This record gives sequence, C-alpha cells and structure tokens, in this order.
Amino acid sequence: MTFPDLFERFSMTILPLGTSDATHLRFQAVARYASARAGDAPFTGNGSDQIAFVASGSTKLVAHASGGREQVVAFHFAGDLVSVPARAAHAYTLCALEDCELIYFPAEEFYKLARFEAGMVDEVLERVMKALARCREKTITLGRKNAQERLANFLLTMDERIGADNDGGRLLDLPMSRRDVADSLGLTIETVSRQFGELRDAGLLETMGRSKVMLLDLQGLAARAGHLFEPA
Amino acid sequence: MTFPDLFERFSMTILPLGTSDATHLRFQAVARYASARAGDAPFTGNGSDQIAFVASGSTKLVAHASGGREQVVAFHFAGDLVSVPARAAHAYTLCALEDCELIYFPAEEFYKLARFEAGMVDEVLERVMKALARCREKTITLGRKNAQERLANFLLTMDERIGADNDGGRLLDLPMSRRDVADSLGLTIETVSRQFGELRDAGLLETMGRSKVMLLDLQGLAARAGHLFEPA
DNA sequence: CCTGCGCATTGATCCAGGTCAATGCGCAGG
DNA sequence: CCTGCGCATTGACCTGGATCAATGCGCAGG
Repeated sequence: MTFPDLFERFSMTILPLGTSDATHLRFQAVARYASARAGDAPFTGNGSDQIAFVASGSTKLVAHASGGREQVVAFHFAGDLVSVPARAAHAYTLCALEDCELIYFPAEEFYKLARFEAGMVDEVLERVMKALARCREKTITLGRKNAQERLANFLLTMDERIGADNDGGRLLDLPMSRRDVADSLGLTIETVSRQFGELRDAGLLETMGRSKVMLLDLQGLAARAGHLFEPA
Repeated sequence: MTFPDLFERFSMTILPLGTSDATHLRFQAVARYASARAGDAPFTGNGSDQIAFVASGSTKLVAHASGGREQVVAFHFAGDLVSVPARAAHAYTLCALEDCELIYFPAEEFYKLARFEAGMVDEVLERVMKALARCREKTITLGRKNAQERLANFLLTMDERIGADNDGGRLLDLPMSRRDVADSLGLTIETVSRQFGELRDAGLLETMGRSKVMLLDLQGLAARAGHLFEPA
C-alpha cells in the first residue's frame, strides 16, 4: 500500500472526526512509514520513544533481558497504537508477526501535535488506559497463575481480539508462533505445547494446523483461567 | 487533616497551574475523601472505575484471583494518582500500607472534568504512561526473572521512588510487609526472605529491623537484576 | 523495662515446569 | 505431488522455588 493510503488509515482511526486539515498535514509531515516482513523489526527506537500505528498485519512488543531472555510485553493488530520505549534498563523491540505496515512518529512530536486537537489526547488516553488494563491483567497471569491458567487466559483474550464465530465454536487464527506465546506467558514452548494437549484432551479446544485453534467451550476455558468467581 | 487541606494538596499536585476557580470547584464538588488505617481498603470501586489521589501515606493495588491468590499490581506513595478498575475477571482492591488519606473520584466524572482544562489531560496522560512503563517492567520481571533478580529489581525501583542518601549507602524504609513484596514479585515470603539473606551475605545490603534496608552497592544490585548490558 | 503476638527467618522436602533429547509433521518451494 | 526445513510435540529427567514446619525476634501495649 502507498504511504498516503496508510496515512489515511491512520487518520481515520486515530484523529478525531472534524480534525482540521492543518493538523492532518502536521501529522503527515512528521509521520514515518515502514513495512516489514514477518519476523523483522520494522524500525529502531533506540534513541527515543516512538509511537507506532499498526496499519496492517500484526506485531509483538518484545523486551530483552540479560542472557538472551525475551519477554513479549504485548501483541498488536491492525488499528492498534503502540508506544515503543527507548532503550533503558531493558531494550524493547517492536517486531512483525506477519508482514505488516506501520506509520510511526517520535513520541515527543506526536504528543506535541496531539495537544493541538481537542479530543485527540482523549483518544490517546483511552488507548493507553486500555493498554495499562491489559498489562495489569498480564501481571496477574505472570505473577500468580500456573501454566494451564495462563494458556486458557491467553486464548480467551485472543478470542476477544481476533476470534471469529464458526459453527458452534470460536475460531482463532493465531499469527504468533508457540515461542511467541511462551515468551508472552513466561513459559517454555514445551510447556505451552503440553498445555494445548491437556486442553484438547479435556475437549475444550481443537487445533488445526499450526496456527488455527477452535475454542469449543468458552465457559470451560474461563473455569480453568483462574479468574475470580468461576466454578473451581 | 481536613478535607480542604487534602483537596488543596490534590489541586497543587494534579491541576495545572492557572486552572480556573470554576474548574477547582467542579472537581471539589465530585471529590470524595477517605482516610484509612494500615491494612484497610479505604473505599470500594466495585461498581465502576475510580481515580484515587494518595494525599498522604502509601497504598498497594491488589488483584484477587481464584483460590485466594493475590497479586500486588503496584505500590503508590503520597502524590501518586491511581486508577482503580471496577470488578471484572479479577477484582482489584486499593489497600493502605500505612495510615493514609485519599481523594477519589468516579473515573468517568474525573475524565469529563479533566477535559475542561487544557493541560489537565496531558498531566493525566503522562502519569498513565508512567504507570504503563512500570507495569511493562514488572511484566519482564514476572515473566523472565528468577527470585534474586526480582528482589534486586524491586529494591532498585523502590530506591528510585523512596530511597534516601545515608552515609555511603541508600536507605529504604519500606512501608510494605514481606508478604506484600512476595505478592508483588510473584514469590512466597520464604523465598523473599532467603533472597534478602543472599544479598546480605553478598555484602550488597543490610537489613535493620523489619522495614529498613540499606543498599550498600547499587552497581552490584543492578548486576544481579538481570538487566540488559550489565556485567553478567 | 517486660512480654507476647505476629511477622520474619531458617530448615527439610516436594513438585510444576524447565531442560535436554528425539521424533513428528505442517507447509513453502521446487 | 514431493521433499526437507523448522516449528511443534512428546518423553525422561532435573531443579528453583513452593510447601510444610519450627524457631527467632521486632515492636506495640502494658
């Protein structure tokens, strides 16, 4: 897709209705474009924070710790806005899961422009609050849940974001590998695989090929997700 | 302290300079006040999201999972603004570590009023971004670090927030119990205690009484925190 | 200053999940 | 349709931290 098309998609999604042409142009002037093949890191934000808009495809935000350990902090899909921190105690990399196209900005410039337009900061605030809520939920998962609860939780969250109805169940087409899932849940690929096995044996899901998962029993999964107020 | 005093502290800290009297009054009209003894949950946000300002003392935001498991999502000190989510998949409780006083608002009302005043949403956005950054760092800690790295990390973060210089070291007076630390780091009190022991034996810190910790070697602690680019 | 309650420490054992090691199999490229 | 590479699965074993169990000790209340 061309830059104007992608920028159009950004402004439709993020800029409030009725945003002035002048503001549009100001954003367009500082916007950068990147397309990335699956597995690539489309840009480096080493020096300073960046704000990225996922125009198409999907990405993961990975944090790097010592010893080559990686933690997936979040996954993103088309239409999501991601704040990518500059290198600090841990380095963060935004990485493409599938081929994808991004519009991105130096965070400082982005916020400066956002202040111009009433409603724009609100939109951003709402999205950041959503990201915070997701991150808190992840904190609970990583701090206090066992492997099966983590996977059940993960599948339910993914269902909310990319699930589709499909005769009697919910179909997920996961763009991330088992390794990504493991790095997101603080587990190993082997443990993730074994838990998929257990949930399959329990009749809660079916796996079809590497990326497709059919959730057969959302209630059953919720019951195994360790939420409050679910049947033990 | 009286409500006007506390509200004054809120407006000094959160409302931008030059905020109109009218806005002050609008905030004051919807503000609620709570004081809590150590261990108490000062208010319930069961029905809807709440925004709390910690006027004095310190708090923890606790998430409850099934089986009585608790995860401390964040700690807060005087001057902090906390968003307390309504009951959902997990219930959240704001809980006083020391005696403390709070000003709080229903989140919806708070945001509605915030939009009135230029600069106010910016202030809130900045604080939410900071909270998100902290939560992401916690995600790395919980997902990919061992017990010792978690504790070293915790102590360094606390030092940034409440550390004080003290002949040749940094002195922490931790308002939270070992249980709180454990519930924050996804460990048990026993493991936290053992790791305090190891760091003490390594000459990196001294403990004095139950709450005081003297950090003797920040570099050494950072080296054991599992950060990127630290001496292995 | 004493005293006892409750948090913290220390020790012994267990086990969920990590690690190491094959083997299976989906899928892109021919 | 075939084929081989690389992800996924499965199995055997090991270990860091949980669990269970005393014991120590800081600190509030007398």
